[in-house]
Amino acid sequence: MGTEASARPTLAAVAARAGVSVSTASLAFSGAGPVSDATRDKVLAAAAALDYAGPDPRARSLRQGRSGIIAVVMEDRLRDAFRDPMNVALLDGIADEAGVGGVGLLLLTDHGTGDSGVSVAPMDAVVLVGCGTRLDDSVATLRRRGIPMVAVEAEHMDGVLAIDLDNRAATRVAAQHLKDLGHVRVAVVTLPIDAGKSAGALPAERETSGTGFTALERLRGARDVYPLLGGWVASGSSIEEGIAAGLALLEVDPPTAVIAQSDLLAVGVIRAAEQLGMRVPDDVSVVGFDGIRADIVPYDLTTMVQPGVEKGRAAGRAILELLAGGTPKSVGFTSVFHAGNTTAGPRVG
Amino acid sequence: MGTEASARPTLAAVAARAGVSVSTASLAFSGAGPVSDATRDKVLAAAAALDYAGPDPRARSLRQGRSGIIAVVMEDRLRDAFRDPMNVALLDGIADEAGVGGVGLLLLTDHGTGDSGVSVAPMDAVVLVGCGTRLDDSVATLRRRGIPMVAVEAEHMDGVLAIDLDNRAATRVAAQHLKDLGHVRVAVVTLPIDAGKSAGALPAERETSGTGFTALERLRGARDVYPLLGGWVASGSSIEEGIAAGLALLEVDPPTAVIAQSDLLAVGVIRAAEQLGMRVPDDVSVVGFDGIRADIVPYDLTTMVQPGVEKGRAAGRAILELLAGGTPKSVGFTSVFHAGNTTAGPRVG
DNA sequence: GGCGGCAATCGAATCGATTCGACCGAATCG
DNA sequence: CGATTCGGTCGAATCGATTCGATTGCCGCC
Repeated sequence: MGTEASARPTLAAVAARAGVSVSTASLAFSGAGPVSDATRDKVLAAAAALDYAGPDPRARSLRQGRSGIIAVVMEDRLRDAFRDPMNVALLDGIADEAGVGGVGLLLLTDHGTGDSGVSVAPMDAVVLVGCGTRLDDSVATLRRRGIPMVAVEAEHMDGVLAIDLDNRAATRVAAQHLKDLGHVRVAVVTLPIDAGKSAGALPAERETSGTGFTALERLRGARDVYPLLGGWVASGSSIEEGIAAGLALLEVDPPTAVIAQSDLLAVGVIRAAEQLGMRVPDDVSVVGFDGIRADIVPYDLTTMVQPGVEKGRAAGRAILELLAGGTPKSVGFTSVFHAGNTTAGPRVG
Repeated sequence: MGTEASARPTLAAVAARAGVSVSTASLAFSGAGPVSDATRDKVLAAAAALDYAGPDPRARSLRQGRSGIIAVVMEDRLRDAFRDPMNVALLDGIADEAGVGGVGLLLLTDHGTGDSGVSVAPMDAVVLVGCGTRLDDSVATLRRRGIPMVAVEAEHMDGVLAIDLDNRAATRVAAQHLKDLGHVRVAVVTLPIDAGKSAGALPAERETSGTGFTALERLRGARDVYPLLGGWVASGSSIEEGIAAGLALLEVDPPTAVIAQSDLLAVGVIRAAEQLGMRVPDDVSVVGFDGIRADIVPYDLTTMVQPGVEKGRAAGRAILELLAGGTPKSVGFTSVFHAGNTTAGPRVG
C-alpha cells in the first residue's frame, strides 16, 4: 500500500507523481515564476490523474496571510438584517464594489456575547454595519489582529474608517417639515436603542445608556426641533414593529404626527392608523426615513431618501483601498427630503 | 532588539513570555485539555501584555481542517440576488438554521467563468442556490475537495443533496386555473433561461440549450396545460424586467392571460398593463409565483405560494447534518395555490 | 574558448497554530 | 508500601501550501 486511498491528495503527492519538486508544482499552479510548458503539463496531468482539486485554500491563506474574504458584521441576527431593505441595499453596494475577483462576503453577526465568528473567522477586512458600542470588544480584537475596518453609520472609533450618513441633520429637516405644517403634538418611533432590543415607551434614561447609534442620532435630530419629543422604541425595523408602535401611540391621546425612523416602521404606523380608523394624513401625518419606495398605494411616503447602495459602494471601495495599502478618507452621505402625501397640516379643532 | 515591534505576536511569543510551552499555551486558549488555573492565568496575562488577539484563524483552520464557514453560491451577481425576496428568504432560512455558534455565511457568485471564489475560498460546506448546469466545473472541484454540497432547486447531481420545489406541478396548477377560467390565448414570462441572461422572445431552441433549471421546470409545467405556449424570457426577477416583458407581450396582439414565473415579474406585467390602459383582471389575467405578498394595492396577486424560508431552513439543517457526518435525506417542498384578484375569465367578445 | 546571464528547477525554511505521545510528580487504591 | 492512575506540562510532528535563495544547465557574446 504505497498510497492511502482515503486521504485527499496533496500538492506533494502531485509533485511526486509528476516527478518534480513541490516548489515547482506550486509554481505550475499559481502561475508565479517561470515554469516550462512541458513541466506544467506534466504537473497538471498528474493532478488530473490523482483527482487533485488544486491547492488547499487554508494552507494558502496561512502562508500568504490573506484569505480573500471580506466580512460584514451586523448586530442583528441575519434574518432580521435581511428584512430591512436598507441593509440589503448596503450589501448590494458592497458586493458590487468589492465582491469581484474571487473575494467573497462573509456575513457575520455579533450580539456582543463574544462567541460570534468575528474572533474566529479568517478575513482580510471588515465592514461594520449599524453597530453600536456593543461591538467594542470585537473591534478591539480586530484592531489587534491588524484587520482593516470600515464602519457604516457608527460612532467614530480609532483606526476605523467611517462611512457616515447625516442622520441627525436629515431628521431635523423632516421634523422641521412637520413644524412648518403646524404640528405641535408629535411622537417618534425609533429603531432599537439598547442591546436588549426590547420594545416599549421611550423614557429618558434609555437614551443615555443606549448603544443604537443611528437611532440616537436620528432622535437627536428630532429633538433639535421638538425638544420634549416622546415616543416608542421599536425592537427592529419592520412593518410589524411599526404596527405595534403605531397602535401603542395612536390608540389613546394620539399625536397629530409621527416621525418613524425607518420607512418600514412608517408603513406599519400607517397600517395601525388605518386599523384604528384614522386617516393619513388627515388625522395623523407620518414621515419615514430611508426612501425605499415602499409600495403602499395609495400613499407616497414622505421621507428622507438616503443613498443606501452608494453607502455600500463607498464602503467597498474603501475596503479595497485599505487592502491595497492605501489610506482612504472618511465619506459622509446626505439624505434628501422627499415630500409625499402622508403629511399635512394638523386637523383643526 | 529581542522583540520585533512591527510583527504581530504569535502564540509562541505569548508562551515564551508566560514561561510555558507553546502546547500549553494553546490548551489554555482552546480550553481543550487539562490546564491549571494558575497556568491559564499566566498565559492570558502574557497575552494581554503582548496585545495578542488570540490564535490565528488561518493557522487554526489549516490544522483542524475546518474553517467555520458555510458558502452560499449563487449564479447571479450578488446585487441581483439580493433584489429577489425569495433569495433573501432563502438566505434568511439558512442563516437561521446554520448561522449559529461562530459559523458565518460566505456569499459567493459563480458565473461559470472560473475565477470565482468557489475554487479558492476556504469553506466547510456549500449551498448551491438556483444553479444550472453551468456550475458543473465548480461542483466537480468541490466534490474533489470533499466539501459537502446542498443544492436548492437544481438538477440532481451526484453527491449533492437536493432541496427541491414542485416547480413543474405548481405551475401546472396555476395554468390549469387559467384554463378552467376559459383562457386560451396565454403567454408566459420566464426567469432567465440561458447563461447570457438576455431578454427576448421565447423561441423553442432556447429551451433545449437552457441552463436555468427553475425557469425550465416551471415552463414545462405551463406546457403541460398549454403545449404551444409562447412568451418572453426575462433577464432577471425584477419589477422592471416584468414591465419590459409586459410591454413586449401586451402591446400588440395581447393574450388574455399571462403566467409570470415570479411575483416580481407579475407585478411588472400588471404595471405594464396599466401603462397600456388595460385593466387587470378584466382585460388580462396575471398569475405569479413565489407568494412574496407584494404590496400592490388594490391587487391581491394570484400566485403559487412557496415556502422560501423553510427551503433555507431545510438547507441549513442538511448542512449541519452533513458536517456532523450524517447522511440527511433530500427534501421536496410544495407550493400552495393562492387565489387572488388578478385572474378572471377572459373578456368575452 | 571562457564567462556572464537567464530560464528552469529544487531544497529548505516558513506561516501559526493543534495534537499526539511521552513524561513526571502526586494522590489513590489494594 | 508498591503499583496505578491521573492531572498537568512539554517536545515534536503535522496541517499543506508558498517563497526565498541556491543550483543547475544552456545560450550567446566578446
